[in-house]
Amino acid sequence: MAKKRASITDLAQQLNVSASTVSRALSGHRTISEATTQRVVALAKALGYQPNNMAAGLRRGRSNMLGVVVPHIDGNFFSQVVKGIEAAASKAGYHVLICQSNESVAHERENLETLMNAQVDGILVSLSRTTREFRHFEKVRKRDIPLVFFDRILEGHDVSAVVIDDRAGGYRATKHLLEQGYRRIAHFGGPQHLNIYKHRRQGYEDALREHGLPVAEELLTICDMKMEDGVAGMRRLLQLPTPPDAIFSASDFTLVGALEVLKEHGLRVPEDVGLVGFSNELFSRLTEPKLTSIDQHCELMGRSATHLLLQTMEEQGQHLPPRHVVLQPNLCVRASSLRLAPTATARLLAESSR
Amino acid sequence: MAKKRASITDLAQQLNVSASTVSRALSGHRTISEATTQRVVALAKALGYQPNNMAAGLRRGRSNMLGVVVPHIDGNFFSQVVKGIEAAASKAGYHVLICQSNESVAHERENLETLMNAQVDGILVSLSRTTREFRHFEKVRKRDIPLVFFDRILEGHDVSAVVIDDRAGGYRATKHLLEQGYRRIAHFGGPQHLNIYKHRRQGYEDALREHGLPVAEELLTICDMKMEDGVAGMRRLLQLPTPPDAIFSASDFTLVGALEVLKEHGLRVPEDVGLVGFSNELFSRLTEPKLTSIDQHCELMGRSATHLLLQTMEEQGQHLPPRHVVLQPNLCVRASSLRLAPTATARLLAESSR
DNA sequence: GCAATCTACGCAAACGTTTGCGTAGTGGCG
DNA sequence: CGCCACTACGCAAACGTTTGCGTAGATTGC
Repeated sequence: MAKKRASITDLAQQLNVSASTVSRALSGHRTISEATTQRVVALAKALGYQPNNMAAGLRRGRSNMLGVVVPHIDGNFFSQVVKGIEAAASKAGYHVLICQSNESVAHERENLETLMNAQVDGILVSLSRTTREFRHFEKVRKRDIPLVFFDRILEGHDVSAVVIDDRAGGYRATKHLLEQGYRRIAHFGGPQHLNIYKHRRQGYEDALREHGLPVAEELLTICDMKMEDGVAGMRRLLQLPTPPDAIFSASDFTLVGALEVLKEHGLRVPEDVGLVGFSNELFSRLTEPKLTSIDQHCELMGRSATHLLLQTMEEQGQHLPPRHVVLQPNLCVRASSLRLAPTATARLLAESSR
Repeated sequence: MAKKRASITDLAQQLNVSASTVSRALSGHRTISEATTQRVVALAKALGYQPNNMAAGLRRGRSNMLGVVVPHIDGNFFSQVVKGIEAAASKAGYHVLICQSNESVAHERENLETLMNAQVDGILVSLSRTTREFRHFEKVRKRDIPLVFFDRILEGHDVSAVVIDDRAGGYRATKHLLEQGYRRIAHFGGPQHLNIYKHRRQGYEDALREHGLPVAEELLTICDMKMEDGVAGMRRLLQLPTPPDAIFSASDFTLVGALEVLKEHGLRVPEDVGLVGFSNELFSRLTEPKLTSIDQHCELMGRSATHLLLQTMEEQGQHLPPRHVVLQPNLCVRASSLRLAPTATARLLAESSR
């Protein structure tokens, strides 16, 4: 209210030049003489001039803001991704508006409205778990707002996206268990309409088949990937005539529940049952034993998605075909899946610890 | 690029009224007749009109955006707080820009610049761990941008803030341990220039004194509250002539480290050593045994802080004295601190579980 | 019947930038 | 000297809203 912030015209008056000259000087236009540029810059610094983004945005037709819709930001994955997004965006001179859908389509829809209302220049989305259709995104596309998905996407729609190779992740995880001598490997999977869970399961099945092992229906648990789902799932598995000797879970969360049940039943991990999870959550290093998990280098995903979005924004109007970026996940081997000889174990642990 | 979005003047032309009339009709001015208002609203809906926030912001001198600076958004606490902030802000028609300082003053300073550059109308801050001075905030105040701190604040500065009663939290935690019969209670504390850690420690000391127990220097560990600090701290404590029989930690993280060390040494929790943490992190329910912790109802804090900020913004210019809101924390009793009779234990657990 | 009040709307300026176009002044070239 | 190109800058419009003020026309009061 009190202090009027210095505007470009204030600078202009004090320097006896026009506003246009100041504007051009500040943006480093070469048609402005070296001398004037320096005078302008000096005064700008002296007065603590800060350009008014809204005015600039209004004039140029863009806001320099990017919108992000994620299911939630607690947990390791998305908060890291967001960090990557912020880093890349801010380097390109963009601000970031973050919305949480709380795994609800309804919220997701609202978030999109919010972001469009805020005049963002582009939107990054990772779908909520309950999103099965594309309608609310059509509106975004109709407005020609560039859109890039990451991690959780709806397949079969023509949109750019950054994903990790979930199939490879599932494959490596399962293969690792097989190499450790586990043979009856169960799988906890998430909602199969989501690409990530479907692919992780595919990788799991591919690895089994490659080793000539059957894919047993009874060893498959499709759930919501909560900790409690892991409890329930593990209980069921233990009641099977032949319980599994290992689990590859598409999330670390279920694994914590499963681990609890195993302990209740006096089963040892990794000796009796091997465990491999997905996402490399923070707490995966805190359980006893520590959980082997698939790391997705989340920050890189955030950066990649942002770069793809910025690129798409530049190519606006050309309507190029959507692009897909696929990142390779990493297996982080920890105690929960290691029952080979101690020497080999020690070596592996040393390699991948942290 | 392609579709030009409908503007207020487009509506005006199609309805043969002036832009001002449309503007007023949309904002529900009573000087506009019922009939015109309805026609305007109808057409607006038909054309999918969305007001241009930047233009409005430019004219009205505000952006309808709030800025938030937090140390990080991983972990339970801040992500929950942010959720509360978003809820309250969006209800009041504001968008939220989130910045992470990564516990670094330098970043914090940059974040503030970023937010001021983005023309936010108000700023919410929780200080980074390394912030010991106030200089970079003076700039914000000079621009008369309303500022509200939450949780981590610098004391002795005239600013509005929302905090929890950390002293009470520390007091209740320690008292609970005393009630469970523990007598030699150690404390893991964070950097004492931060209000939260200082107060938690005060509560701890108050409880001890109240029970006529000494506050032993050797039982005090001031550290950065990382998991590894808990490991180191616990190791040191176990080498004391008389090791403690319980720990009240100002963070759940250190406790996980401590727990690991205790297990290494074959000590049982809660039988040999009782543990109470702070923040009620997600993983506190995942350890074995589950950790008793102080819950801060984070979302409420986010909402309160936002309300306080919005209120401050309304009272701009009146320069009222800063206000402080103090929230009461909750003790969540779990297995790590319960060594009383099973019946009592069961009752307590049932009450506070989940 | 006329002033006063009220209703419902229009005019135009303003917010701070950006940018296409125009133009003084300068220097070079034939 | 005339012409052209070039440099360095100014003019003014435009972006889409909001809002103080002005004003037709209708209504009321006396």
